[in-house]
Amino acid sequence: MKRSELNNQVKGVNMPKTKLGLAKMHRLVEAAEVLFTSKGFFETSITDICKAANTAVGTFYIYFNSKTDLYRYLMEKYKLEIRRNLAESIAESKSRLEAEKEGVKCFICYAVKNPNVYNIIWGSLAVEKEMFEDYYVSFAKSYAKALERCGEEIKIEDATSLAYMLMGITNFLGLKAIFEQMSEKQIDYLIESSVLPVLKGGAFS
Amino acid sequence: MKRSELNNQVKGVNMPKTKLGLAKMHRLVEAAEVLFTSKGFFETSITDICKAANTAVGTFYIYFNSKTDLYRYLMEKYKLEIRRNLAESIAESKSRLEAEKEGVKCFICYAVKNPNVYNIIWGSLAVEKEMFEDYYVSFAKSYAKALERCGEEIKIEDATSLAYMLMGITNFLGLKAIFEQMSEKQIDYLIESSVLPVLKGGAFS
DNA sequence: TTAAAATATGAATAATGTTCATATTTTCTA
DNA sequence: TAGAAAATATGAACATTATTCATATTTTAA
Repeated sequence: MKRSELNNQVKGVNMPKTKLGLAKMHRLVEAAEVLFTSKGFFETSITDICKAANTAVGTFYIYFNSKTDLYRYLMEKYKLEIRRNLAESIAESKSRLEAEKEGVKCFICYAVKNPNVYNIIWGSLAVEKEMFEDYYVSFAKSYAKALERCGEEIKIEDATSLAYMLMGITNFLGLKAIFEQMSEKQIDYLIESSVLPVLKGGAFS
Repeated sequence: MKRSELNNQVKGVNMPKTKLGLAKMHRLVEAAEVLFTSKGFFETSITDICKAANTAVGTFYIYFNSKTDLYRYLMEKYKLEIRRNLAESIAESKSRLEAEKEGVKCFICYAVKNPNVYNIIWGSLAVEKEMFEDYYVSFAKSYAKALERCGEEIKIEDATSLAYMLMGITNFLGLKAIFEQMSEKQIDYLIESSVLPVLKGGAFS
């Protein structure tokens, strides 16, 4: 993650201006990620986070105006990470279908390695639902634009609706993969045997 | 909602045994729903809920062992409500595809009328992620069983994977419908022009 | 070198979740 | 119907946790 990407952009988050500060902030963020994943956002106290990061509580508030703002920061972090991964994964694709295949695989693999993305992104509905809506409205917009650029290859009129359906398929298979702790091989098989058939020919006769 | 359905089944929730108690509990639950929707779970205090329900805080703890347990109760309530609605909506269907169509429509309409279902169900990831996993693992199981019973009509081998994909499509279109505050007509059109084409013939050529 | 800016600290304060002793109402039974 | 038992209601007291702030230390830049 390039520092500039998250610099001064997130509401309620004050980016450090020295290496020392950056290191401290990182430790806080990492501790929070671990604790949120194991205990949940509500059960994790700022004291918990600070203890785990070897930091005084006062320091926490230098970088984050509130616990919710730390949440916002994590959300932004995942958003950038996911988008960058996806962009990379589909860069070489020869067709939109191939891009979809690579994108689905990339996302599901990422999800299995970082199951807390769901905790954070979907969990935002219980923290501040505007965060959630912003996230998906903006994601769907980009996705729909990319689909529109492919014209002929797509059989559905409304690119935005298709974008939501594809996000739905990907996200829910990501859930399944997490629940079942799928390996990369299993994910490949899932895509070949279920995703591609549906995308190419539908599910019902 | 029949009282018996939620009687003594939810962990951390003590169902009242008189009309008086039932009425009080209902007021608390309704107040919580309204506040969770407008302010979010995290920002809503028990004092807020009790004020809105004209109740002393002590009374809250007669029915709910904790704020998280009230959350659990709401989740269970929506689960039963959604399943009952879905079961009703597909009862008359002549084919699985028709059942899917009715089910999708039923869910999306319900979502638009009750946008807080997402706040509660997905938001559970930030409250107690086991609640979330239980919810979807159990839902997917039922769904997959229903799909398996249809044999021929289904072109995908793994019914469970298909169940997750269908849940994904439905849930994400439900999101879109909420974001755009779709009318029933718009939902019908969405299903005819996007969902059915994908389910019958796929999205990419 | 030195002032200014950035960072670190934890005790103090404020807000909120939870408990509990006590009072009231309802239900059940003799 | 009377009276005991069970259920429900109450809000002050307590415990935990989010947040603030005055003060100290470290880093930056002139």
